[in-house]
Amino acid sequence: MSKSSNGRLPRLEDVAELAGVSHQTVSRVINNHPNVSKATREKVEAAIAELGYRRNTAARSLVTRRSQTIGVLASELSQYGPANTLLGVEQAARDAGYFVSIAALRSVGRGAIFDALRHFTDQSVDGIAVLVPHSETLQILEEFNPGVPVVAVGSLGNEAVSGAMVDQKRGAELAVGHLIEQGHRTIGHVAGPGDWIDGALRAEGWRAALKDAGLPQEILHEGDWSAGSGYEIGRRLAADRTATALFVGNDQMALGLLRAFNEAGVRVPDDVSVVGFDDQPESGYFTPPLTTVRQDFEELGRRCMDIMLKEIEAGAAVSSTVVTPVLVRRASTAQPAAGSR
Amino acid sequence: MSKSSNGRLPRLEDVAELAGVSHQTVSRVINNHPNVSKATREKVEAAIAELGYRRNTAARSLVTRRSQTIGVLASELSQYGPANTLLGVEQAARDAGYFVSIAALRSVGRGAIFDALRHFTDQSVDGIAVLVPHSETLQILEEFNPGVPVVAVGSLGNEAVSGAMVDQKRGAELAVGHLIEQGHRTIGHVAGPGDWIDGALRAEGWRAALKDAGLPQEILHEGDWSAGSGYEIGRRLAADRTATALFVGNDQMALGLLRAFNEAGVRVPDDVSVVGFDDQPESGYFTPPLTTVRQDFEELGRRCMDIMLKEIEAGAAVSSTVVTPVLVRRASTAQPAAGSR
DNA sequence: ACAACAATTGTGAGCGCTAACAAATGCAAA
DNA sequence: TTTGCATTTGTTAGCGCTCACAATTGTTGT
Repeated sequence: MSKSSNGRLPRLEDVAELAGVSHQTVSRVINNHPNVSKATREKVEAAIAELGYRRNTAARSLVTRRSQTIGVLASELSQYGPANTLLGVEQAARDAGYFVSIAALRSVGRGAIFDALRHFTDQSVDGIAVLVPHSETLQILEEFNPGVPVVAVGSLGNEAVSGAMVDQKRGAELAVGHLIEQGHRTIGHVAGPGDWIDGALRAEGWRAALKDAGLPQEILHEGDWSAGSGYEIGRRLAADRTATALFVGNDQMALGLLRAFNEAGVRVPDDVSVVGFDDQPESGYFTPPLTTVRQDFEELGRRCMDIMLKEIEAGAAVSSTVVTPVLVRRASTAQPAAGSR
Repeated sequence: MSKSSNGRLPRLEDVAELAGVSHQTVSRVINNHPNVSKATREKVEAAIAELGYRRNTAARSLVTRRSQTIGVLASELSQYGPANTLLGVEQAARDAGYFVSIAALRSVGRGAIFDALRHFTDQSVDGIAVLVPHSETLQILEEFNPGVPVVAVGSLGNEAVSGAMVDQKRGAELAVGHLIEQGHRTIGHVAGPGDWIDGALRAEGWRAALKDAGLPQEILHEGDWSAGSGYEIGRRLAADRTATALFVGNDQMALGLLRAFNEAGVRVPDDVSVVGFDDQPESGYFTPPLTTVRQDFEELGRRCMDIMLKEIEAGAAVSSTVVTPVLVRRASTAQPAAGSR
């Protein structure tokens, strides 16, 4: 940080003096106003470089009431999905020249969400991305009008709030469709928590796909996304072998399931087929390598920022975008054994 | 956001008017200055509540040159370690009443790091946490004096920069010591990239532990932390079975290794023992469940903020802290088969 | 040449807050 | 009462920037 001779950081006035122009002209240069002559602009730029001038963001946002900052409200950041979505949003925001302020929620509730949103409005953020994958989030967001664009990532949004999401139902249909194609007729689901949007939507997609195919939709277990919960459910499933195939809500629970089956001597895919969801980088190295549904979280983040920027810069209306997931076939699925129903 | 009747957000002056005091008295109340009478304080607080007043952070930080914000400079956020350290730092910062601004580096280099640091000084952050696990980082940080405390997470720091790290060498010794105890005499290492601090330190710890025990330190392969690289190395290792045990730089590479061994018919732990590093939540559900070294990333984040806050608030000197890792014994290690050397 | 207009540059005010100082008040001791 | 001192409150200035407007310059057509 270069200091001017008087020990202070240089400000607009100092640059103006050195360049022999008014402070306002300097302001025009740094804000790329069109009506500045080339000669003046060069003089000013030289002075800026010489002094190592940097604009004071506090002063700027005091008067403009904007801060070139996007607030990201996130929860469950230790999970693969939210963490990578954050990454995607952050990258897209920086590419667009915005800073990112983050607030991680420890618990999801009206109070905590309001606090975080207020914190963002205090900072005069230009937009807010909400990465809170719980169903009640959207409702809560509706009640709070921060005066800047809000994009709810992982939901479709509504009239007041934009949305960016992966088509979870489509993903579930992809997974279940694949199993049906293989010849499976009894396909269970290991769901994520019902109060997560994704969890609910995947379960819905599973149910719909089975219904369309005229198959029963009885076998449903709810986990908490963790490998541990997948393991517990896997033990129960190993004991009650009604299903010949399982669609699991995420790859981590699938890993737990695989572990439980392995311990119980249930072979995958010979005895039971398993499909996961997410396609984490490790999923191809499970035993056996996991067939799963890939969601592109970075793309999701980029789309979120696309929408946000359009709202911020072009004053576009609230809208939404959907990212399509893709089935990744690996070794955890196969045709059901001839003997099974 | 409640607006005053004139359509503007309320400011200090509005509160002062309503409470019948001067704006400075209101300022004293919101900053908890001691010399305010109880009666006045209550009047002011009532006015604040009535108007829904919120302090303008831009105005405040314009004059104070502080922003109640911690900048977190991070890279490799898609990795388990950095992501969870970020989480730890964020939580500790919020607990202490600080906001968190984040900059994710796409590539690690002097230019990118300087840009990010300048961005933080532009924002008048009160402190900077650096989560960039590459060896050259510390050097680069030395050259840039942002004028606020800097804590390099994942390194020991130096005279200019504080550090908070997990004792990687100790962790490596824990892992290797465990294998030696089991009776292994030929212990290989699958290292992370040499330009990562952690990767280098773990390799060093592995070498030191073997040297102390008078054992050879020849078998060393370098991966890139990914399960894929672990798999590739695992295939080579399955073909050349010199080592009876492997210490692997992280759990993901260990997963790849396990997969390769499984495919090649090498049994773990019967034929080869494997120890990982990190203890990710999934590691207990690998096939077989992985013996590994646990690092507590959230604790790391907390310690980082402890140091930072002491520097910010008490003007404490640059210092450093070390978190001790713990060995988690599971099923991937056993005594070497009787026949092996 | 001049007026008419566009392009460029400058001036003054004020965003909302805190720091430094000044003034007013309360209360105990002389 | 009066002085002296601590406690509480008020006043003024200014942080560094952008906005709205005013003033100046350059350019063109007649």
